[in-house]
Amino acid sequence: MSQTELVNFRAVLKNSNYQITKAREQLFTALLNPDPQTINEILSKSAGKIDRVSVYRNIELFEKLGIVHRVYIGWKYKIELTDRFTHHHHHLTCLGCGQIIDIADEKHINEFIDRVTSKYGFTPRRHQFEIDGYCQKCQS
Amino acid sequence: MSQTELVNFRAVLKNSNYQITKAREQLFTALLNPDPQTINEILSKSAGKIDRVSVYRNIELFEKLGIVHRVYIGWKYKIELTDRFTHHHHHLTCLGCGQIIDIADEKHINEFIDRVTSKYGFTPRRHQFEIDGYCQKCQS
DNA sequence: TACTAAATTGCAATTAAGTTGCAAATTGGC
DNA sequence: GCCAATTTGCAACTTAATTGCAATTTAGTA
Repeated sequence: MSQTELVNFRAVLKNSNYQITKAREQLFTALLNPDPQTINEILSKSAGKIDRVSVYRNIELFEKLGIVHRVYIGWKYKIELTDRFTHHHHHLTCLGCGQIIDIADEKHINEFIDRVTSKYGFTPRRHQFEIDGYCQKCQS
Repeated sequence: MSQTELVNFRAVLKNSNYQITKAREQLFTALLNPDPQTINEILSKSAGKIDRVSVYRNIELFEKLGIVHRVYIGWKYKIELTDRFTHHHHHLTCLGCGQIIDIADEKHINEFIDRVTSKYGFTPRRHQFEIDGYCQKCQS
């Protein structure tokens, strides 16, 4: 991985007066690749390295600092880095084989968001768009 | 409430050879109004009427039969009746006051879904679109 | 580099959420 | 109303998440 994200990550902690610790860097590294992960995936990935409790506590902190957010992909909660660290995708999830396809169509999504939020004087921060159904192979 | 939904509900059970029971009708009634609910909301609503275990078991059954589905509104899991019984909405959730605004813009959403799914030969079954941010009152 | 206060971690214990097995009760066809 | 099959609710259990607190780590200062 490029070190850029880690440097950026340290800066975010520092700017908000939080310490740069082994546990936090470990967790951030686990989140960096490859895809959004469930808490359990993160826990087993960091087994023996960070305590379960620190994982929970730091995910909460990272959320507060805008480093990660919770998303709902493949009809499960997952933790994903925010746009600052990764590119935010939308997904097609196959109900047959579980395959998750990333879709990128920001232009239309952004138009949509602008239209509905301005109607209500709402300032958007985050969004997510998920579709599920059956992929080409799993037609049923 | 109109009795139509309840009649419809009974038909779905019957058609799939499941029994029409007090617990199931109770649960369905709890789900009918007014909005999607978390499992906990459902449990406290039906306290003393249906056992926790039956709630879990029947929600699973209802999902299988296409009576309800899980949605992710206000950044929590909730149980919602499917379009057959209610109108499926999309939401703006305010990070300040927690207010949830329903948005209806199916035309554009459906165009979007058609475009991205046909590109991948995907047959859509369900979708959900959530935006959060700050409402007019909670600008920050 | 060593020292110190404050922040953070990890352990143990606890609470909350969800699941399983099984006997008792309910349902629906006759 | 009777009976087989389904469903319910209790108790026990497993898994997920949270809390309190002593021990450790961090970061600033000398």
